Amino acid sequence: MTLTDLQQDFILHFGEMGNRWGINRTVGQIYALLFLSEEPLNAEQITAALSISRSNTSMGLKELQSWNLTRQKSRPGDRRDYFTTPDDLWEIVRTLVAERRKREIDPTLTKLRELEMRGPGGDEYAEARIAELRELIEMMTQFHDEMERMETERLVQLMTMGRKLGSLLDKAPKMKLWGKTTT
Amino acid sequence: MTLTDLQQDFILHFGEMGNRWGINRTVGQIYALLFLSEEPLNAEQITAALSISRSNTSMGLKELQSWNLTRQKSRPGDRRDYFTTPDDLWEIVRTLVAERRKREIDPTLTKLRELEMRGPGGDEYAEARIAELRELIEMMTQFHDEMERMETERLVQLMTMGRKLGSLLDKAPKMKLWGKTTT
DNA sequence: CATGCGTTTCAGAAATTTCTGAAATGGCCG
DNA sequence: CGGCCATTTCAGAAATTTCTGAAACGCATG
Repeated sequence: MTLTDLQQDFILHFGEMGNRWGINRTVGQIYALLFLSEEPLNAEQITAALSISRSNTSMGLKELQSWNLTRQKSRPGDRRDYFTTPDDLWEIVRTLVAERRKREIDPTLTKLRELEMRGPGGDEYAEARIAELRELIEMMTQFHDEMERMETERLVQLMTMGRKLGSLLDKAPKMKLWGKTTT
Repeated sequence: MTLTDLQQDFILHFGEMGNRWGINRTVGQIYALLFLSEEPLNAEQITAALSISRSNTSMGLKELQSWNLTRQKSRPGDRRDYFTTPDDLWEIVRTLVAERRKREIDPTLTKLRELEMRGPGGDEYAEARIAELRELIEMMTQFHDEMERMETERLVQLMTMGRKLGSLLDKAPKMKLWGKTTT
């Protein structure tokens, strides 16, 4: 398994960025490798390509799977597992956003609700601030739920609309788009 | 400086979440403390409230400032600095998103462009994949630019619209909202 | 039910990040 | 200038995360 310069650079970059993205270097590299590879790869190939230990590959793949970022294929007459990333980049983005939400937002939302359940305890400012934060997060997660339901094509539309968004909102009320939203 | 139970819990939670958010525990705690505090606090108060070292506080505050997440006030006749978080939660969200983009997305976009500049090198699949990824990221950052330009009120509108988003897009074309977007 | 092949687990080593105390810095005031 | 107060810097200590090699596991096959 030899990598082209292009692959090398891309993979190293993703390794470094891994840190900032809350995954570790190896996981980032494995992902990058799979992303650029037309053919699915097995663990041995990944190990060789990245010069890491076999066990590290195993852990990395496990991590990626827990993020739902890889697909697993098996080949007839070969009992090794082969891994790829989804072809549709939007699917990847959706997965990423969903997982980050699950890890970074949802636990906080739960915690905030829990804190609110305790009822008034004298610290009115803090209590108000917490309630406000909880409401904001709820609003955003609801929005996210909606976005998640949209298909790729729709999302691209929305994105492409770009600077028309503002004026769109102007017209929205006239179009009777304002339904009640559960809060 | 004594913390209520509520504050304690909230602060500890943010400390733990800090990891997942790419900031360290202390920074998360400092932020949480400031967030819940009606009055601005100085470094000494933070140090005491969180039982950490003075220098750790200093580093944490510096980090928060590099994220644009705190405001600094000075008091007449007192040369210590006092810190708060913005009142407007949307401002906080905007800052957070903008900073994360700066740290997590922009460097990758630059790298991808750089890789593309090298021109064809034989690995067509990888090159296509990279181009595709670059386009996707560009589209998303452009969308983000638009969102960033919107005021709080508009954003809340957009969010609140929730499940009407899909049908909104149905009508959009009829409204001649489709301008050219540079790609 | 033993063998072979591939994967996972796990304890400790290595690397990295975070935190601290001590010293350095900066600037205001008498 | 020299003392004072507040903050920052920084080298090393402490804590945490990541990585490895060895052993354990799982399972299809002869």
